[in-house]
Amino acid sequence: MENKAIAKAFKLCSQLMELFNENPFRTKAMASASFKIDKLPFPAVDASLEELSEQPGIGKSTADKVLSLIHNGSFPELDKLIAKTPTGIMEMLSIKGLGPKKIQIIWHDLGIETVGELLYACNENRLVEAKGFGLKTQEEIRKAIEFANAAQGLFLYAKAEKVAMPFMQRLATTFPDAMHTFTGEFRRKCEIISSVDILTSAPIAEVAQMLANDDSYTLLEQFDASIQFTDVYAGKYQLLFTSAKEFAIDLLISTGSDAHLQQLKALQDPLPNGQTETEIYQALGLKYIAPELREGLREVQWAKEDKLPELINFADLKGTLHNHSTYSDGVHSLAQMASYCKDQLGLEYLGICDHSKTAVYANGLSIERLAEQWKEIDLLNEQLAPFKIFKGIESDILADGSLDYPDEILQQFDFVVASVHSNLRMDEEKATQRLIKAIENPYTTMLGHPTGRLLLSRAGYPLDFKKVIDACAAHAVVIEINANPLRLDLDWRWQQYALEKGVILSVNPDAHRTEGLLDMHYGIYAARKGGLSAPHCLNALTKDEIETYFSNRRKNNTK
DNA sequence: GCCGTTTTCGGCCCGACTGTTTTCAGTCG
Repeated sequence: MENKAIAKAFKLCSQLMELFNENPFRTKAMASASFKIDKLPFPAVDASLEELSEQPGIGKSTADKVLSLIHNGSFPELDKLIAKTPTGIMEMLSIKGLGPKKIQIIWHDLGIETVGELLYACNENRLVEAKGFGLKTQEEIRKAIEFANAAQGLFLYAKAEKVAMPFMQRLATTFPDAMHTFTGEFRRKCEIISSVDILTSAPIAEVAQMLANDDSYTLLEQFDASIQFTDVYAGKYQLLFTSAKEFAIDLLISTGSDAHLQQLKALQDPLPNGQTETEIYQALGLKYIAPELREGLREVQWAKEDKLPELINFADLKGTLHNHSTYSDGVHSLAQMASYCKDQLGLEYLGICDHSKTAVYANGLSIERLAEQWKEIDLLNEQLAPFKIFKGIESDILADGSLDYPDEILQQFDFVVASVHSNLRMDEEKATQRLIKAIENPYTTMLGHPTGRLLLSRAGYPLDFKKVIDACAAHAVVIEINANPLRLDLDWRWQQYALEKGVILSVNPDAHRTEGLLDMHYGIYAARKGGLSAPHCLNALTKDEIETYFSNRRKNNTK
């Protein structure tokens, strides 16, 4: 069991305790244990009871519960709480804007026990009657439920990948003579997946038998040439069966989006067959189009004119910018983050961007603590040379669009990532103006996660993307592709516009621990979907090049 | 429930923002 899952269980426990009005200090202790476990720099499964209870915020009682979670999947107190909570009430806890206190009122005063009933009550204007609720709250809750409903049955790419890879492995081992490959949304590296699609030339009857013999799979539907099933994680799969002869054309047809296929069919219908996808594209008079691009934007036109971008690869990245350390809310120290980059990833540099002072919840850096961090960076840079740590900051964009430190501090950073973390519910005009003001700040090097969205969990604030991107172009501000699989923000659908305007993009992991740096893989997928090539990616610059880039930017500031 | 003593129990307690109030409670990052 991973620390994240353990932390989640404690969070749930604390929410349920609050829901049932248990001792607020015990409730709080539970919430703080959740927070602490999430931030442990080692896996809890490897720790002993003593080691766990030595951690600040974790006592003997909590350590016992952690061990129980690891060995039994739960602990008695949590089980009891869950047993007396209707499932609908549990579901409400995961809806943004609803906490234990509001749910208490919904449950006890309004007698509502399911999310469906709650949505109905919003539509009937019945929530406004409840104490502490008004029109705006009702509307926010209605929107949040609709967002959650739309997310039903969908998975983050990263989550789908976790179950898809072992299944593919198994298929390949069981049917070594057949061809198998991912296709559909998964092969296109879509940020959100409705089903993991696999094309195979294995015999359908035998594959069906393999699935039927394994309890961990549940058959949904079987047709002549396809099987749909789910696994224990509720991940949905679609197996498409074909012959070796038709493999290439079926791969091409099952990979592309509807819009992409329509554009191909406009060239020739029905599509020609071939030995490989490259051959088929050639027969259509096109260059080979990478699966990530097959979304029906402009790739077919590009392929016709031989203007397809040379898509960026993970290996093109020379460094990483926008990362956290224990100076704010990261799990690993500066030194740990740096040596991971240097030794494990073979990178030339690390940009450290801990949170700025306004982000109190994330232990944001006061000016005094900044000085401390800079001293340590200087020391590490001596020890690790030629590897370099760049002094950055993730500066909060305040409500009015200004940055978080006075100019004399801002000018001392190598680079500044400006991001919004609070006040997320602005309308489009205000939110756009706020970002533009931050972009116009001469010390802003880069705009962090532009919309603040959390995929399948929270919509971003609305933005006039054209205006924001145009402002970045005008002020030579880089836009981040936040590589966290929950964000992938800037969205790939807007990257082409940014690239046309000459905006440089940066694939940033926003890592809060060493393993988080690997999220850059997801960022690369999103960047490839957007058509990014290495020359337009900031962290594909070598250390020397980016040093020059930063110093030129700073010279321009002082003019 | 955790911590730090006052060694056996009492004190703990993000803060900004928002929407609801008419002085504050709930939620979030």
